[in-house]
Amino acid sequence: MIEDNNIGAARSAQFIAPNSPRQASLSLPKAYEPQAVEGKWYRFWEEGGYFKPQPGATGAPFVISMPPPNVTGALHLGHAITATIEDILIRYHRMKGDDTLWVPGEDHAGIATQNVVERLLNQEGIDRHQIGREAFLERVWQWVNQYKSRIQDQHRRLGASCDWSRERFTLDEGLSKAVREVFVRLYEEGLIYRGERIINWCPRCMSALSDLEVNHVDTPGTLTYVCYPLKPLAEGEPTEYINVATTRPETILGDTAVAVNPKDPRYQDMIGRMAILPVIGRELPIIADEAVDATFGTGAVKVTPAHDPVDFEIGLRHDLPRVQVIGFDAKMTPEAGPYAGQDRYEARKNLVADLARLGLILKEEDYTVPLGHCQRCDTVVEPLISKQWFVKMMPLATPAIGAVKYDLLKIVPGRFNKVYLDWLENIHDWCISRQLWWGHRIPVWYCDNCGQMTVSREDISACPHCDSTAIHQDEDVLDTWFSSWLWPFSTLGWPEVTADLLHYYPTSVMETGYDIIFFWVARMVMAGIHFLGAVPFHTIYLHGLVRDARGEKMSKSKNNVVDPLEVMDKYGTDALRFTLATSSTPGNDMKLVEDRIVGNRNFANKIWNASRLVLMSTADIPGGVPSVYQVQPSTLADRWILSRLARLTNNVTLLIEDFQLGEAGRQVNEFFWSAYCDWYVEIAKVQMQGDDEARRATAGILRAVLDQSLRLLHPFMPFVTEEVWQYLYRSSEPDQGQWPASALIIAPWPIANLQAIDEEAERQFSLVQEIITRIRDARNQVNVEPGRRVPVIMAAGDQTSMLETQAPLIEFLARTEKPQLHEQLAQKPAQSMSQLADSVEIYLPLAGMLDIGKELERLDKEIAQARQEITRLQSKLSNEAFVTKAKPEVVEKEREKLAAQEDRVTKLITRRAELAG
RNA sequence: GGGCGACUAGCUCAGCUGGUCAGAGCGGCUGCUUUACACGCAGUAGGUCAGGGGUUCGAAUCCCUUGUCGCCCA
Repeated sequence: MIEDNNIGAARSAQFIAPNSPRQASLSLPKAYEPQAVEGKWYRFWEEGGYFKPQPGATGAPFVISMPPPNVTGALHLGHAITATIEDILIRYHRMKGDDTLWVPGEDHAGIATQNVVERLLNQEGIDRHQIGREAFLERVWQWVNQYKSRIQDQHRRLGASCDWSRERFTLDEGLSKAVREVFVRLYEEGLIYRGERIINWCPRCMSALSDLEVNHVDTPGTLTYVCYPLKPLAEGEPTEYINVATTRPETILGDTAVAVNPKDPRYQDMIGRMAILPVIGRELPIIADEAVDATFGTGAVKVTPAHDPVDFEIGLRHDLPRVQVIGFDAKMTPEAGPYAGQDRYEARKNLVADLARLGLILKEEDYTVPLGHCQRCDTVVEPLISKQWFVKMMPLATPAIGAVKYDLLKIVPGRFNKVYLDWLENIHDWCISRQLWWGHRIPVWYCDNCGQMTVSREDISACPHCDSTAIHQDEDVLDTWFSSWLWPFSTLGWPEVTADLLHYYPTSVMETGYDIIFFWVARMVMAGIHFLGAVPFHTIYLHGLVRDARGEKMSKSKNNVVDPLEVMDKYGTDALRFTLATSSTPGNDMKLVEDRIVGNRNFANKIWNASRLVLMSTADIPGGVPSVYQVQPSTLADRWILSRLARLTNNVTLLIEDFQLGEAGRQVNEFFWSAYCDWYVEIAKVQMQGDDEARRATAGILRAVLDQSLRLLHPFMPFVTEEVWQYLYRSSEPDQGQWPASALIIAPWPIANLQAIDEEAERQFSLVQEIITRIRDARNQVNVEPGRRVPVIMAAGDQTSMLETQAPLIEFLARTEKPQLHEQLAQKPAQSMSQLADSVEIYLPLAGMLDIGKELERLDKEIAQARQEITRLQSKLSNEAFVTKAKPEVVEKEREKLAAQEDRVTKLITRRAELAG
């Protein structure tokens, strides 16, 4: 046994009801009560050290770094699905005996958090600049500490079995050190540079953003055609014009050229001439540049190098001046002349009006404009020239491309390969500086004396170039993603070479939503390869987004956010988890429908009650909980359930390994409810009426199958399964030393007993099921009172002796008298309801209850159906091509089906004739 | 403009490498205080798998195409 767990095992006593096990099992409440169960087990696991890597684990390391939630608020369903899927994988591997580690943590979320706290301050009437950087950061830390613990508690509610002793925060000392190390290294390698570029500027956040932090929204706008007069070639000539089209007329004020495509025949003779900027009067050269799309507007475009990324490039090529007319506050600068000080949109309106007055507006067209919005505050961003820090991405992207191309990294589902590769192959440099206070301060110092810049791992107090102490650190902080892209290794201690880093890197699976494949996943791959020389994980598993019942994305503004805590309060954590795990397939979005959660709450209750029955009905039987390898099946039902369980175990294991968690969960659900509860447990009631040996054998199988089902289900529904499992063992095995584990959470994952797969038993049992169902159907059709036992006569052919042994089941489950079984019936029972189960004829003599007309009608319908099926099979089998080309076993199967249907029709027709007299 | 996904019973969704695949849950209908469970039990009715074309002996499943909805990138 594992050391850590002995603590847990000892502690477990206090969580179990104080009554003796047998009494306890009898006094279990009728319905499962999640509230009474979840908290105690989470504490038990956590305090017992079960979430830490188990020192005795013999398997390979299995490691997940939890995507760190932002500390801006509460967890939502996206986090819930992340935690659920990861916890399923983690619990599965832990039970498998792997050296399992799940590292939790939170993200400082620079802009988002700063915004939230700023808003708080604003409510108090305070501007952050009033209180200063230091005091502001203190306020942020207060906020963060509060929300960090809230997020931790929410993850605990979800049952996340992560190792809290290894929890990290992106602004921790260690992670900050990693960030500095990375910054300095990339700088030294020439992969970080500072430069003036066009960047996306959010005038509300007052910060630069990366390309990814801008959401483009197609917005109805106007395409305005403006006439620019040309400077006359000679005095007194009539004024010529060149017409340009723009969606942003206010930037006209910053134009420094007009450009046309060099191949555009319309403008050949204008290239090289000068246009006059209306209102301002600036002279603009007419230049030729390949970047101009001749099909857009008039084919001639205004060039505003200070306010447009494409124009910026054109400006570089043609050495154009940059005139900034819109400021960082989105108001017009003094360069905007008469419009200085006006808001950008106000200036647009005024300028267009003025141009119209001058007769320089040619026309205005409706036009859809892709407008960039700040991801965090939704303000329309402004492309502006600014001096910022950038990471040169191409050298980092190339190996990350290779990792996927050469299968070092598998993405599930595979279609995201293309998304990942397309982005990396067209990557742009990454603007990493942010004009914020909350975040990792850029480790660069500028000397006011010699003007030199110093990039350093350690804080410096004097300029290393001139020894002056007149230095100041860069005011800005780094993009939050600049710390999260290091997450898989910074959380393990990097840049220190720690035992964890050596042992647990690379991690195993990166599980997250597909919406952050660029922001985070691709960047982590780049960082992992660059700084550690190895991909940070072998598999990327991407889940879909959780939407509301109408299929819309949940958002606070739409007021359609479902709070996972409320769902858990109402239905229990297991119900929510099972719903999230089984409602979709990898990579696809899911609509969260309440009915489905209800159904899974019911499933938890079903587990509870089935277990209650097993405990009650086997309470007086010793022998503990045998494994499926120890039990001896003595009846057909025994063989059948063990066979089904073996198949199930095999399937579920393969499906989880293949990340098909939803299908895995559905299969266990189906097995447990429809096979174990609906059939085996009911049959066990019959078997438990036998002698001691039969009782012991049945109790053993009831327990073994329950035990194994609980193990298979535990990753999905950890709470109810642990609760029930503990009761199961306590009530049947008082000596905990005999238990396979101190708790289900570390009980060994079942290995399918493939020897138990028994096709004959499955075939025979399904005939018994069919017979029982047919009898029940017949009873229903003629409205036999539910309690009344009916006589039943069967002609069962070669199944007769098999069915003799199963007669008690039929009696009990179909409420019949002792069935009379014959191989053949010379004389069919008169006045009886008849049914066919496969080839077995069933007769229920129900004199007086039978409506001959209705019965004939039913038979006719069945005959018609069977004949249709025969026709279909005959035509298939008479098809030469099918018989020769299809696999022999497929053909054989079809032949068997045909024979069975023919037999059926014969019997039905005979029966009809008898009945019609 | 480029790409991706979805379209299967009234609703929400499964259906992996083409041959019992036409399924589940909810809802509907009929009947149940069957000593675990009405958060339940038994039975039952619902679909030309968005439309069209193709490949194949055989397609919900592969290919092409059209439509509707949604998403991503530019």
